[in-house]
Amino acid sequence: MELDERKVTILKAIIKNYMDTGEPVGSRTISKYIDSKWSSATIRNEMSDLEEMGYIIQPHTSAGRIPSDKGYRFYVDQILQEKDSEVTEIQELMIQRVDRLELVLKQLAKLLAKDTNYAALISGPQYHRNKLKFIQLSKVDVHKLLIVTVVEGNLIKNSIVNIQEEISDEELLNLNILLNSSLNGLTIEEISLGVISRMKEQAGPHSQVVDLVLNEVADAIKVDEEDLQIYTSGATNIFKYPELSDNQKASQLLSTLEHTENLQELVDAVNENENENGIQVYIGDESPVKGMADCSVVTANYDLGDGIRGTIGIIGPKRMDYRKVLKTLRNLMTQLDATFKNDER
Amino acid sequence: MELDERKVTILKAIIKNYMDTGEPVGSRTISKYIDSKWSSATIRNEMSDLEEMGYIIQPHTSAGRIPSDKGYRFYVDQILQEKDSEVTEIQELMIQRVDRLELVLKQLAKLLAKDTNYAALISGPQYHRNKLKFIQLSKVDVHKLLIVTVVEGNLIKNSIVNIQEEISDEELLNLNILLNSSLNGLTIEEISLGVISRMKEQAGPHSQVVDLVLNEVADAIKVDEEDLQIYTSGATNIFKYPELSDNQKASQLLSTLEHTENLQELVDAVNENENENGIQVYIGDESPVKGMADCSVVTANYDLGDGIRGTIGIIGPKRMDYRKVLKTLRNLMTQLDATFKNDER
DNA sequence: TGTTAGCACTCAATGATGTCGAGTGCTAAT
DNA sequence: ATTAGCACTCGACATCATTGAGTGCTAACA
Repeated sequence: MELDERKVTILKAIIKNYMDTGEPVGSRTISKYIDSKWSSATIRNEMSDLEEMGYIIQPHTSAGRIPSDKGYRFYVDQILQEKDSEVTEIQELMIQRVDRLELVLKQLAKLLAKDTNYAALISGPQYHRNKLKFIQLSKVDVHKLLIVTVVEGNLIKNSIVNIQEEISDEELLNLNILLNSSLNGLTIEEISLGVISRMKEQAGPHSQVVDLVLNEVADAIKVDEEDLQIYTSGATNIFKYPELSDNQKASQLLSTLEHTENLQELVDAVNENENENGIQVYIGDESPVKGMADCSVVTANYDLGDGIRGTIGIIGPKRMDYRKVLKTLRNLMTQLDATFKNDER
Repeated sequence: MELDERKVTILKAIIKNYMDTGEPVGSRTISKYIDSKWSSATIRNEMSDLEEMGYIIQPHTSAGRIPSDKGYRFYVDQILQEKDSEVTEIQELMIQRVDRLELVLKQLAKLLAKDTNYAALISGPQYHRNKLKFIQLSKVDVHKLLIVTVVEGNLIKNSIVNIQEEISDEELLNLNILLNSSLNGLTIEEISLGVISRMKEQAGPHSQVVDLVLNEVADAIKVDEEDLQIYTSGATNIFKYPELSDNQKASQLLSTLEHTENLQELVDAVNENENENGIQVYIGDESPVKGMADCSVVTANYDLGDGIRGTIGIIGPKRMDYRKVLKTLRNLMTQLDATFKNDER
């Protein structure tokens, strides 16, 4: 069977109607909806065909039809092809003083959730190519040393360690020079035992401090790799959609959202099969995360240069307003790009 | 009327029973529960009295009784008086390498939620007495300066700023000395215009940098005051308690938990009327946050010295296992104390 | 041949009705 | 003062009929 123009019209009408109401839609409704070009009987016939073709589903005999995953997929693919010429302004997205990426991301998630009325998710940046850029030791106290490390992408880490022996200012200066000249520009993998033992030799009496520093360096960089930050917001929005908010499903979905390890999978999956413009739509079972089979997930990848990349996601009911979500996300991406490219952060 | 011994026994029995089952408890149940010292009829009479006195409530005629807020209050006050001699070990609470307070707090919240099966909340530290301890400027790039500030309590902040003019290593060293000698030991309030203009004079050509630094210092310290970090965990645990998990209530409670500004109120309130051992129990309407009228909230204040203080909270149904929660919290406090006092962080 | 009107059929949702049982309050007996 | 007994209440639950939205099929029509 062929998906002729009339079938497409009807399919679209069904999907749009269902998006509004969340209720199965019947033939008469559609007949009225499309200015009665065709009677309900005709629609019925077409709907029967559409069901056979797998685009719509009947929850039970004598109920209207609702779109199937395949139906949504068709609809979304159509939207994805549209060029969005008009750029809606999301003025609120003006990002204030960007000093701490974390804060911005959290606010962004909040904003997205509020804007779309769905749940939003945003992963903190993953840093690839982790080259060490700068190290600084400072004496904060007689027995306390402050270690500051800057990694490519201007990611800063610091920690305070206790030391036994005292170090003079001069010695500290030398150590700083030694550390920077030996380590700068290297990734963790490149900091080999050879490099280390050479440094220790040169550090002389303070080789113990070198050990401490290396620990902290390795630790600082590692931490951010293994437990990626993921922020969610607007999780409770799901209560706005009856088909998601029965106790069973709500509980499952919310707990999926609460445990970041699940979202981690999502972010990973998104990163793997990236498509051209970085935006991806998962409908129902297509989602890489199990607990979201009843939802749709729209994801986008942001890239702020310097190897700072992350993922943004919107999670809502299958009947989510794809057009709006896609537009919002596209918009956000451009804004992010603009802001961060200018700022040079 | 007097709360005689028998009434107390019966009241306790009702509360305990209700805690287990979550269902209204009737006179016969109680009669069996207390080894049939009294018949159900007697119990009925006493229950009638207890209801009149306001300790228990009948949801509807011909249902059993459930404890009222006043009833819970009585029960909790009794527990609060108990000395807890035996110290249960919560081995899992061993805190691993404590490098980032944030992470520890998050994990702590998770642990609490898992342990108690209620929702847990933990506020990041509020820093009182914000004395500046140490400043360090470093050149990361030709036009990029890294500013690291350490505040009393070893709270570290950093940021990277762009500068126009170039600064030589020597000038930077002098600036560092100037900044530290002028600012160390001062609070924000003490950094007056006088101090500032004097510094600028001495900084000579680089007075502009001084401005930048001051901005960052002020900003860094301010940020943590106005938007306090609050972590929650186990919010979905509330679905385990039918009396909280109907759609209406669950939605409200979850959204209250999601919006930190609400929790902020809680933390503030807790800080205001602190009682002797720092642990407090809010039952139902007693809670300072509106959205929690159907729950009980148990809070504790932690104090890690150096002016680092915060709040921990457990949120659960009114019939929560108060004894367990109180024990867990008390335990946690001692552990925190021990860990941080030793580590000197 | 494609479209439409009409009709019988299905089935979830709704509401009325009846039964059951847990629980109470009261009274009279102990 | 305590208890046994009894009538009464009321939510929970099951049953049943009703309703109405929706379908599929067939026959008539353009």
